[in-house]
Amino acid sequence: MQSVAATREANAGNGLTERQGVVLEEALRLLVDGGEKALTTAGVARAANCSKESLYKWFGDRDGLLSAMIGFQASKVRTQDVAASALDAESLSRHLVVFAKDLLEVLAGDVSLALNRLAIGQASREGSKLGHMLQERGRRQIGRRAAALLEAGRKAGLLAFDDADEAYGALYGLVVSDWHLKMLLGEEAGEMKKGFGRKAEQAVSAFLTLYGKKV
Amino acid sequence: MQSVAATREANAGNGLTERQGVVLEEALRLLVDGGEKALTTAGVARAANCSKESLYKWFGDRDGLLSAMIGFQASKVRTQDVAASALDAESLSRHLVVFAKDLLEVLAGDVSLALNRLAIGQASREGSKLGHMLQERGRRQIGRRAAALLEAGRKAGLLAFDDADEAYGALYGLVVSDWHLKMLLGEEAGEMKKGFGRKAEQAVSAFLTLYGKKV
DNA sequence: CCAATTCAGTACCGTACGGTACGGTTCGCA
DNA sequence: TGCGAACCGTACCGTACGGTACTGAATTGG
Repeated sequence: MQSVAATREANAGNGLTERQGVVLEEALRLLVDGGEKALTTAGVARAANCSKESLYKWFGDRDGLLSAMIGFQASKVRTQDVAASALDAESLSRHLVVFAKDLLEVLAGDVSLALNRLAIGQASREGSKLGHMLQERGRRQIGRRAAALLEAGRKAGLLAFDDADEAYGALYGLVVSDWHLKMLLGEEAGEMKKGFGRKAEQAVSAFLTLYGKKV
Repeated sequence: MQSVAATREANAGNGLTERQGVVLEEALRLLVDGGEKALTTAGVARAANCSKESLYKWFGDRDGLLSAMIGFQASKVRTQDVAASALDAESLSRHLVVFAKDLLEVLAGDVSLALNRLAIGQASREGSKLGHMLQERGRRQIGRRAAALLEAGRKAGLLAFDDADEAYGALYGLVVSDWHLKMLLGEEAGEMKKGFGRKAEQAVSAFLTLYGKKV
């Protein structure tokens, strides 16, 4: 559940009125609850108490609505950069664990899963526009946060790697493994979530074994 | 492209006639080419030169057809267990690299991507039956192959791990990272494939750093 | 107080799909 | 040769969806 403030914030950069934001919120709820099949124009109009005509005026067509939903949701996720000050081995590890847990929880989120399912389902036909959008506006954000963290670790002499992308890929893989796919395929996420903490710590420990500078 | 022999083999364990196998083959081709939207009963019937009535008689309904497609494809993938004889550090590493490359190539395969997209798209509604099926009949297979390899490595004193699942998870994550998701989202797989070899070697090297027994 | 705009609600249209029914044909078998 | 099963091709039905058009109410600006 997002706050009203977050919603209002999200509208700012997108040229969306508050009303349109509410409509997108409702559309996301429909998508989360019932999948792409449940996301019909009539359904959105009914759920949001607006007319289909308004939907088409605002978003053009159904694809425009989907794009707007992705952009809307992405604009709500703000990744705060941690200050790179005073990094020692202990705090780096802690930051990495926090990042790993955040990553797992984001990927396991209702809306994230629903949007990824939507984009994947759409990927086969026509350029996979939604896929690129999700990649660019969703993953890029969290990737930047990780890159900053890794770079800070290297600057502080705590990490050793040549290729930051390679190191990030290893971290991502160790943290996520095949959990994301399993959740996308419908595995109940409820029981998984409690293992996130342990999983994050194990992954970070392994990552530091690989890329931590030997003292 | 599968051989006719492989197709005939696949029918054996599933109670499928050869004709039905051909139909499923054609259905898979439609799915690969055009995504779920292109997989209509009329389309399958036309492509396979059979009647819709026969489709419903053989597979019950559309979901039955989807299930049959997954089962059919899964039954075509045979994972040969490598003999665990004469494992040394060199051959273990080589086997792991081969496994990693195979894994990447399977995941990047047309049919695999299409079926995963199909199951993911279906996952939101109704128990995610297809997702479980894909998980059970597809991933379980390759997981067993990996487990056998890892166990052999441990028996030979070359690997050290307590939890085999954890070790496999690390290997999988290091090998696949987020490539699978990127491909599912529609990233062009063509340019990626040439990097599989290097990627596999890097991942195995990292894995051995984590779980290889120190001599 | 009046015109202009916006929008909800609904009715409507064309299309496409899932599923069923039926006529005609082939093939195996007695 | 006659019979029945399987099956192809097609026509058909009900439904649901994307998209459009219209109407009446609310709001806004002068």
